[in-house]
Amino acid sequence: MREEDKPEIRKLLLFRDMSTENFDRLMQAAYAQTFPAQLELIRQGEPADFLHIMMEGTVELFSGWRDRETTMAVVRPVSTFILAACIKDAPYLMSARTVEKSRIIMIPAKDLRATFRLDPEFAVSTITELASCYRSVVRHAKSLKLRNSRERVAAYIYRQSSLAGNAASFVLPVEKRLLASLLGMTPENFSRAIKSLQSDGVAMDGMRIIITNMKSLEAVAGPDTLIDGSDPLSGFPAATAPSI
Amino acid sequence: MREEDKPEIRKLLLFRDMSTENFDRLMQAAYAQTFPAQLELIRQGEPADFLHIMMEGTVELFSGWRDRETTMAVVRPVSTFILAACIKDAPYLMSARTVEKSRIIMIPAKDLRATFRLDPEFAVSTITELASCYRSVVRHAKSLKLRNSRERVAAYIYRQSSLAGNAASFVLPVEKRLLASLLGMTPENFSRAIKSLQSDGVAMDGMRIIITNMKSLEAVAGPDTLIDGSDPLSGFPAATAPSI
DNA sequence: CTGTCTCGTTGATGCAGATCAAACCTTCCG
DNA sequence: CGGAAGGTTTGATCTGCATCAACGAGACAG
Repeated sequence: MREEDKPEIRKLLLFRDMSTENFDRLMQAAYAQTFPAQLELIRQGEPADFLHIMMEGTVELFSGWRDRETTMAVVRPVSTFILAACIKDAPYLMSARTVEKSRIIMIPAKDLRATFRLDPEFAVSTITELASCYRSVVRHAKSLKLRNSRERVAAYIYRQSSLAGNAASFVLPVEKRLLASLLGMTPENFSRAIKSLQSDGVAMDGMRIIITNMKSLEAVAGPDTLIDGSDPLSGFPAATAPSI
Repeated sequence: MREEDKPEIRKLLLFRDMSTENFDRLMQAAYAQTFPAQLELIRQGEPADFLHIMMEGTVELFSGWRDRETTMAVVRPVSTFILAACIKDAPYLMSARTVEKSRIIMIPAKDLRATFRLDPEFAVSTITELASCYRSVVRHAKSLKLRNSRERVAAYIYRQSSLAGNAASFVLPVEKRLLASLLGMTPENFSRAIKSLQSDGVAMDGMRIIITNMKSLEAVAGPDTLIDGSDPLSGFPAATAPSI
């Protein structure tokens, strides 16, 4: 891995508080790799051998059952993914594939487990990180169970705008079909949902969303910090959080 | 709290490995309380002040948005709940109410946080517990997104049977409307789903489920350890896990 | 420039599941 | 006992969303 990656990783909440000695040893065991787009990095069910750190690019976490597939999360730099499986030394519950060319650093799970037994600060950071991940999935599940698809789309748009500093306009960070899957609907339905939101202050031009009436959108979205909020996941302030 | 509770709690994975000294101190700060049925113990959005430990009874974790409500989990003895909110010192994402009269032990969140900073073994246990909780919610979300309601009901029945040692018959542990909400459907739809499973080896008599054709049920349920499995959540072997 | 490919949109149709309403059944309590 | 209250089931109806099919628009290679 590159030497200039280390300070970036060190900034992550997960690695910020551990001793320099332990951090360096962990980094020594790690290695970086660059993957092309559409490559399956992880297959659900396989043993979890590595903690992954996104340095550049985009990765989709998804799950399959029978012939169906759904997006569980989209990961952007700089953040880690599939921490829990590594900790439990259990099979991955989700698969991962690159959405675009991505550079990823991989840390052997056993080094990780050894380190939080050695370094109490790292243990505390791991606890905090896991609690955040847990709460993030709970929010996802709440959104799915409590809102219909139109409301989920509205809430998504409202949230993205908030994250961009209440911007009246922003560009969707990933393909619409991927967003649709993340939000638990078909691409067709996503398309129709946005169209139906025209009457509630949302316009679209290609990948760009334009909010023409924030109050109206807010009324549909019904934003709720207990669903749409985010605990700081990776040590970034909320305004720059890498969430999709 | 009762003296005889302590060994029960000590058996939990979360508390098993910590030092006796720290365990005793934590227990000293704790207190037990008995609540009647249908009492709201926790309201979502409020600050998380206590880790709760179920000793007797049943508690429903649920969430609301606007005028809607959904069950997120059902907790049975002996296990802890809302660990993550306590750790993050953040607002509860879920509410909790007793389903029946319940005895619950409450540990101040700040003592908890202080303890895993002091006791590395407790920190490691907390990490493992949180990772399990995380994976449990991921499974819940996967089931919701990947299966239709008939399949979720079938998978639920198949799983309960497995947990009871592949029993051909078992009694539903909670009200049907609660189960329906947990499985993400209306009570009416739950009722119809079971009825439609008659042709696939499921019969019902009041609260008792009778599996008349395990192979057939299995074919519908499509059980998958990456959705229906459970990492040991509370240190009980899978066969006696307190899951609902 | 022109075919090909993938993504996105639109329309038509079908179905799963919600909603509404009523009957039934149990539990509980005066 | 009797009657109220809540849970469950059933039927009728409605609708949100999926599915299927077709078409348009960029992106890209030849």
